[in-house]
Amino acid sequence: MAQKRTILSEIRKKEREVRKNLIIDASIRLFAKQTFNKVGIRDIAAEAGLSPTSIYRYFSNRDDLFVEALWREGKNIEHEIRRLKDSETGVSIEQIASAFVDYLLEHGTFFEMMTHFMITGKIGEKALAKFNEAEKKLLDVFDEIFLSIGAQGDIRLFSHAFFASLNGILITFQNYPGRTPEDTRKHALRLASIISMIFRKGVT
Amino acid sequence: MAQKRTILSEIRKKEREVRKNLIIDASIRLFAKQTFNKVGIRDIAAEAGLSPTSIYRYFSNRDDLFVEALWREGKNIEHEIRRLKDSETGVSIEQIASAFVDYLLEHGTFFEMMTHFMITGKIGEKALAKFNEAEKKLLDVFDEIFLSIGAQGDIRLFSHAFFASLNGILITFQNYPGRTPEDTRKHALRLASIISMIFRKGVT
DNA sequence: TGTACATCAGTGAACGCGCGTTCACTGATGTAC
DNA sequence: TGTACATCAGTGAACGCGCGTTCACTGATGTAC
Repeated sequence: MAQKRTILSEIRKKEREVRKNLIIDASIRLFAKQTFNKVGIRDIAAEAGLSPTSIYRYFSNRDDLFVEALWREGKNIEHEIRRLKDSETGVSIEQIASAFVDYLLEHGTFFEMMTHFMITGKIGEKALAKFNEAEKKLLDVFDEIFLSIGAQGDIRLFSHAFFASLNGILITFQNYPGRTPEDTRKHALRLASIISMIFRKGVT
Repeated sequence: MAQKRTILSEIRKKEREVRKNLIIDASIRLFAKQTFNKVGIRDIAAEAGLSPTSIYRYFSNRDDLFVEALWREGKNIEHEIRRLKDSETGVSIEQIASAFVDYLLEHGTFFEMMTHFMITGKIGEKALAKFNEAEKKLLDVFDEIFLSIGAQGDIRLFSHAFFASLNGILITFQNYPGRTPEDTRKHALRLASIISMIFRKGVT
């Protein structure tokens, strides 16, 4: 009896998790289209095929949902960079930088949310911890790259600096006046490549 | 007659400009205390000793006021960096970077607004043009620094990269978990110094 | 010196609207005996 | 096989509140003649 009950509640829990993920999927789909502050509970509900009220069965409030979406995306980019790094030997710092910048350009709202939560600091303890875990893993990849090119000094600090620099490209030049998105992309990638070159020469 | 009228209307215009500036002063005073999205028209009006309605005699809307405040601050930092650069011969890239990062740390809301307008792109044509003028002047200072250390290559691109990197420090590490503001400041300045060093070595 | 008129800073009250969130309820499915 | 009860997803309607902005008005100061 107790056995059966456990299994059933297990299944329920999983179903619940699936539904929760569908909601996150829906919001991420919307984030790809609009700036995240414009995405409201009603929009997400419509996209997920639910009523706004139902959202609150799965998330205690709006920020909670946003943070979970952010976390999913953060994990995602970390995985992509890790996969790229491990895909072949001798992946260059330029390749990593380009892939990273490219991802952030493609997922503009993700970057926007990230900076929003980073700057306002409005993010729960638990969420922040998870998010930082992903960040650390990303920094680990950078560490490996710097090690492989024979960097001299505090490797982790180099990774911090490199990470910051790449993020900086986006905030600084994502909305440069009079540039088409294609121009912006080109410029961002050019800067990513230049920064990579400078770091490659500068850390040894 | 016509002469007198012109002079009087001149005076009126100037008085008006003064009052406008008092409102901007008031809002900047508030920005130093709270995140800019929390600063409402009513708050600014109270701080300036006016009724909310009066604000609309001087600014056509909220964004207009914010952009003017942003512009004033942007001009300010450019002036400070320029002054530092010209104060003595042989100012190092590290000194410039530290001063810049320090300013942004001290004026957190300014940086927040800057990133907000940069990322969302919600800024009028005219305001953007003015803002970019200040940015260009700042990049000019960076150009001079890179020239003075004998950089080889596209100097302007180095300045762009350097500017982006310094901005990146702020978004990335301004709200690192479990750090006191003093820790944050130290880390930001350390990264500014490391990035300066890397650029100094990397651009030649 | 007085009167009619223009200009403009300033204001209290109210509008309007978006939007996160809660209330009170329904209906389906499973459980106990 | 049937009945009473628990659990839980889902919902429409409404609340509440912040906040930018407008309306309709007052009062002071200057101008024309």
